[in-house]
Amino acid sequence: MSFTQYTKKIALVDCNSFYVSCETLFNPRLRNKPVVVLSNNDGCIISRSNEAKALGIKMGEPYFKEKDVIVKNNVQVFSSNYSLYGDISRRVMRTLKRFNSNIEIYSIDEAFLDLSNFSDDEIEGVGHEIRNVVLKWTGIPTSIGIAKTKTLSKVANHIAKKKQSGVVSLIGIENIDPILEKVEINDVWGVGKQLTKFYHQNGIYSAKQLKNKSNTWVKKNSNVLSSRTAMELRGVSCIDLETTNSKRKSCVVSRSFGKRVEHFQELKEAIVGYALNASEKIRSESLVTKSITVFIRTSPFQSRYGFYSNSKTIDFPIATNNSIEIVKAALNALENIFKNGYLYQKAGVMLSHLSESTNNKNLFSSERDEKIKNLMKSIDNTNYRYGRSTLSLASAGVHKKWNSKRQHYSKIDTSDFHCLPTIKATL
DNA sequence: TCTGGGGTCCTAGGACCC
DNA sequence: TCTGGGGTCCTAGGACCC
Repeated sequence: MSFTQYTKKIALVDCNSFYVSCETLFNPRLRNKPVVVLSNNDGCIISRSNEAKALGIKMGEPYFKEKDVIVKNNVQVFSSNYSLYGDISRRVMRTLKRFNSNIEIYSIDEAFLDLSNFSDDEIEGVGHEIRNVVLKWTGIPTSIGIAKTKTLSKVANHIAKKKQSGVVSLIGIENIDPILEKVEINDVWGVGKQLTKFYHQNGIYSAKQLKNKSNTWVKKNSNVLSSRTAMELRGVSCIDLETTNSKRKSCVVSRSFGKRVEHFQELKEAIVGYALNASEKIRSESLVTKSITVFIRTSPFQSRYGFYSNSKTIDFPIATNNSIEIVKAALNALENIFKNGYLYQKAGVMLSHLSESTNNKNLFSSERDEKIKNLMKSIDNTNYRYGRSTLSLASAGVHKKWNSKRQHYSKIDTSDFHCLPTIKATL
């Protein structure tokens, strides 16, 4: 005789090889072939199909280092196409919300779901159901791990990735030590390079060993984050689901250049572009910023040309999201740190101390403020309708010789009307 | 030749105050 | 000229995540 059990259950749904899966969706010929997607500027490999993984192509490896293997094995290569991936991601998340609205969208291809409302007996079946529906409605394959805490659901997901079924539940298992024993410490969520080193020095190599280490030891020799991880491995939930979409605290726009930039004028164009971009982003989320940081640097990999990296932060007297004001400050900062004679590889703009913009007028508000607000609104509307940077500032430049490399772009954009596929019929 | 971009959180240490 | 202890707040940098 047993009671129906309703323990706490958290599912981690993770899209398999997400960027590759998105490209494959619109190009079925890629199925079962080795495929990789590159990071911005065609720099590194950031998504691989199973066939590409089997060839030994590593995650995060620079593209040029794997080029031989890629050419030899006829691996299909794509530059990243974030507006496509973003759109597919929204479809996946919308589908997941049907199962439970208590969902934390953790990244572009991952979400935590609270499934405590399902009984222990039916939970694995629910996992399969979710997986099937997502696949059917969006075409994206997923892996699902279910457990009592976020950290354990990550572990379950890690195991699910290697299984044909794609679903692993740790709910109802009395002793999970034999499972945790096979999980290497560096595969535990929250344990990175430095912590791995530290744990190894202390004889901890598996998730099981960390789980069974005393809390006082972990807290004393590491920090609260590590002790939280250990607790979570024990099944004690310490990291809550963040289901409310809280406002972000900072906004960064930065890019590596397609080719090295030497002159102030070109750097200036880039910085103006990034500042405009960032301003538009925070406006779209009704945020204002208190300070801007501009940074520039040369390549850390080519020291023979001399390494230089610097940044400058400027505070605004009153929090703002006015493009013109932000660009002005950005250029001020850039002039402050620019040095002649270096080959710059990357630059960026960061807006921080973001807060919600209120419509309250203050002592310093004026009619001019209202006009600027309206100007920003019409710029945003125009750019939304006719494509980004239809309206820009002259200082953002037109030629942009420094723009990112994007040689393998698939040119598919499900969120852009102009990219609708055309079918040519011959009669 | 060619090495991504965008976040969050914690902590140590400095500045400042009484 | 000697010179304490404790508190808060802020920031830069590190570590982690995808």
